[in-house]
Amino acid sequence: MRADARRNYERLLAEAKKAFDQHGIHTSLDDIARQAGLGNATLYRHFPTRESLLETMLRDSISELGSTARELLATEPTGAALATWVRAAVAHATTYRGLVTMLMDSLKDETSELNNACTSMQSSGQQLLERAQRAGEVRDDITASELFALIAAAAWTREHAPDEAGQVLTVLIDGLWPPRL
Amino acid sequence: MRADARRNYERLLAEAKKAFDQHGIHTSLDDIARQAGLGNATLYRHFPTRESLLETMLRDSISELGSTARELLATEPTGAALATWVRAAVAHATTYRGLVTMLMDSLKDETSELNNACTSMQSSGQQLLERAQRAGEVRDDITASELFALIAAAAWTREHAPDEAGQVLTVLIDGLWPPRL
DNA sequence: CACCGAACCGGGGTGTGACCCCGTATTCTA
DNA sequence: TAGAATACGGGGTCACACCCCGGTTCGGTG
Repeated sequence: MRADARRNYERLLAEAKKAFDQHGIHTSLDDIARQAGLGNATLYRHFPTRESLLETMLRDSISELGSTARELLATEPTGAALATWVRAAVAHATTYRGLVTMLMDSLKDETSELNNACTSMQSSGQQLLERAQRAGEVRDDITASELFALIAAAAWTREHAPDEAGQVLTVLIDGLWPPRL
Repeated sequence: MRADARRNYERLLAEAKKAFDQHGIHTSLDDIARQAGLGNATLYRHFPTRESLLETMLRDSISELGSTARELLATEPTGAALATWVRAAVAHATTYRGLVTMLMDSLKDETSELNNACTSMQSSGQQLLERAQRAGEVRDDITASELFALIAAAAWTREHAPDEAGQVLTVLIDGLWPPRL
């Protein structure tokens, strides 16, 4: 990669982060390029789609979520481990306004650059979920993809109803316990 | 209202319904007008915003949801009444793709034409919720607006992860029961 | 160190959608 | 049936996503 290309790439990522933080993931891409002092074509050359830009920005924290899952699996008791990881996952999915929706949609879209990010997140949780189910602490009629949907629902609530989101997450986690007869 | 105006108004509503059914609430407004054989200005004159168009289209079914709540309150046992109404509310909020999000956002936006629709939906559920809480069938650390957020979360899931939505709603409803010690 | 090809860049171009403006057409009333 | 009130149409602006291509910069080579 040529030195100028690398420099511009970094600048774009930095500006994109600012813009997404402030305006959510639907911010104008042309604006990001403008703020970086570059033409929009440069942005589109490095990141052909909005998804590919996001994928790059999220790659680190996604894999971190994977490591967290592995650590929790090794060190924490079953129930607490799952709950902790779910909260971390919700926090991750609310990194930028609008992100959850895009993540959820890319899960069904093989062609999306974010598809891998989603499936890897989903399988990170799977280990924790299955262990908790074997221990009888979590109802066993739940699959990994349903757990992911629950996390997404909580994240979406945090975006659109922040005041109610805490309680929603609580209800949702309590619902994970095996149902009473 | 002049006869031609009334006729066009009806046509617009009919086309809007088709378009929203097919493409969700973010369909092109100009297209709706075109399909109705009218200029876009006519549409904007009758419905200055997308929200006002939706408000008109939803008014009937919203008030129907209110009557349903009153009926259930009179005829059904506490727990079942709440559960039934929640399912009806979720169904209503998924009438068109994208609707839940707009409803949720208008709840915090006094100026939105949909604001009334939301608050009225919320208070329809409140009676049922409080009765179930008095009967000890539902945890009492839940407010009406939190119930509304739960319904919205379920509706959003139905839009973005239809396969998982059923189970998510189940988990969510089970979480409404008073938590175990 | 000057050259050259490959890699990279910028800004203007197209298409689409929201929303407005104003000259023209239609409807109601008397 | 005429004139006033009301309503209509379609072209115009603006903002954004995304593409295209002539020009520029880099960095390896003789």
